[in-house]
Amino acid sequence: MLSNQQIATIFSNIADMLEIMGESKFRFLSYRRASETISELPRDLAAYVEDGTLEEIPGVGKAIADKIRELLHTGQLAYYEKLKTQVPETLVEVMKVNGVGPKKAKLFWDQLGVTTLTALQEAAAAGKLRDLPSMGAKSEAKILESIAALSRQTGRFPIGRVRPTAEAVLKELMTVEGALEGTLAGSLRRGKTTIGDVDILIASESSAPLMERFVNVPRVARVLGKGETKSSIETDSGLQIDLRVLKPSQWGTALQYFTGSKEHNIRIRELALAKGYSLNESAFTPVDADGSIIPDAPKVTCAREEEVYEFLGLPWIPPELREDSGEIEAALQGKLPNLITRADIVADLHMHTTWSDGTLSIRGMAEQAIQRGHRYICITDHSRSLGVANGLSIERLMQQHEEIQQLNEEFEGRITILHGTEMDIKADATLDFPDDVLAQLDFVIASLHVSLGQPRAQITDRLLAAIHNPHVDLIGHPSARYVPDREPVDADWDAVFDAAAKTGVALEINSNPRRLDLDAPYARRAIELGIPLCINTDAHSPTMLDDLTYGLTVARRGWVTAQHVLNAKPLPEFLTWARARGT
DNA sequence: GCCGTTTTCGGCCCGACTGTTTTCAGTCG
Repeated sequence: MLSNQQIATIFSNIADMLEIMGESKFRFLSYRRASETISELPRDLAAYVEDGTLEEIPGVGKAIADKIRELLHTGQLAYYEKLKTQVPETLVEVMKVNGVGPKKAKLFWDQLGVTTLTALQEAAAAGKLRDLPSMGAKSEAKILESIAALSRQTGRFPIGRVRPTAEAVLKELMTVEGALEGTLAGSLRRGKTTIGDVDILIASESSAPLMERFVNVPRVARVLGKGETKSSIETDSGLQIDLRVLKPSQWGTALQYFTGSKEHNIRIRELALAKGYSLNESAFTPVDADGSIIPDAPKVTCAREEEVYEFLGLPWIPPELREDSGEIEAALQGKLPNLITRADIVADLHMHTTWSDGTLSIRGMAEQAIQRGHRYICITDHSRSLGVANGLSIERLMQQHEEIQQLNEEFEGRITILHGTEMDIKADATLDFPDDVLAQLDFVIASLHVSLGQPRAQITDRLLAAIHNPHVDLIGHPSARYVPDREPVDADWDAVFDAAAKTGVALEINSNPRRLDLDAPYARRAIELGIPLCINTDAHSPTMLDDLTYGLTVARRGWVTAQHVLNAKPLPEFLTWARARGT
């Protein structure tokens, strides 16, 4: 059975191949849109086929739905196979080279027979590209450099690696004389899990000093472009950063525009057109019925982003929601969710100490949690079978219980320490502690750590076994993925979520930037099914307690509000919930 | 190829930068 990701890749390839063939742009854009939507879906495509809701997925009409069904049933697509006889599929890779689009790819193929990245590299190295029409020595050198850059990096970067770098660059630029206002925009502002490149916006009346400083910040490996309003650099780790400098009077429209997403902005501009305005990054411009600019009609500029939405009759939409996944409709109906914030979080229910593989004592973690404003925490060290992490035997677990009781007396209510465990769901689907031990704990997390490559049926059985145990309160990092280097486990998520909804077991949004698990589309599906969530840090050291911000970002992208989240509840309310379980 | 409080046909967002031109096409976001 093909995965959503595999099918998304096929549609993306089809889009690229149609574009190379010079097909109508609306046709190939449809495939690209479908590809993007499919790769973000929280359920397997097969589940939509079963429900008969395939064509309710935005961007999936009859033709693409038919192709999805064919792919799921036969594992192949006749249309795609036929296309491959007309355009070499490997040209899709060639198009990934910076500066090479569909036209150039076709040019190299037609004129030189180049169909692969390697062939392109050889042709460029041999100086064969420079004599082609509209090419020159400069373009040839740029292509060679881009191919080298491609092999250095692996595509998108995890947000946890990008955000600190981006914030440092922004901070440095804001020290330049004349920098009035500055922010990170693009996918970073929207909080995506992985970031393709960084967009920095700065409002200033004079751009030259900013551009000059920008191309000389530390760790610049290459300057990709330098203009009056936009410059681009690549850092030594292969991350691209774009800086745009704009007039303060246009700050609102520009911030809205460069925050994206592209899909959200297309909808916003359609709304503007319906009101008789063309919208770009600098203003609303009055246009007539066929879209031509009306001469001498006054433009509307927005210094604040809220004004852009206000002008269209919308409330301000939080950046995390701007993916054209229902937020425009919700805004029009006044039904935007009141997204969870840091201020709503009063507890952290997943952390480790020196009892297992953490770096700090229980007392130390509690003090750190107090500094961060938490009212209660739960100590959840690993269980006995996880030897590599110094997992606790039943005896040590009981000793830990005593230490926690003593500490609670000592802290005199400044914080409440609950006793829990992060218990392994073992490879044979049994749990690492017996029920009578679990019954003595305040809070039980069950997690997958081993045998993650098992087939779908086994992984699903393990998750279901944990969910159906009455003492288990939370499934920790449910998919066990690492961003970007370990795929999620293969499970029947429909079955897992249904079971969680029926039993009332909570699911975790793990804030560790390597995990971010559940991811946002799954979190959104969880709350739609009424499944409680927990946003935890899984901290193994005090600084990791600050990763909460990443988990909150995921939650906000998943439309999560405070009422969906267990660790946003006051302690008595949380205890009522926890004690109602396990019976 | 998708989609519909104008539409089942005829629409489908916008501009900067680059390198090659000698006024613009291609690429990118």
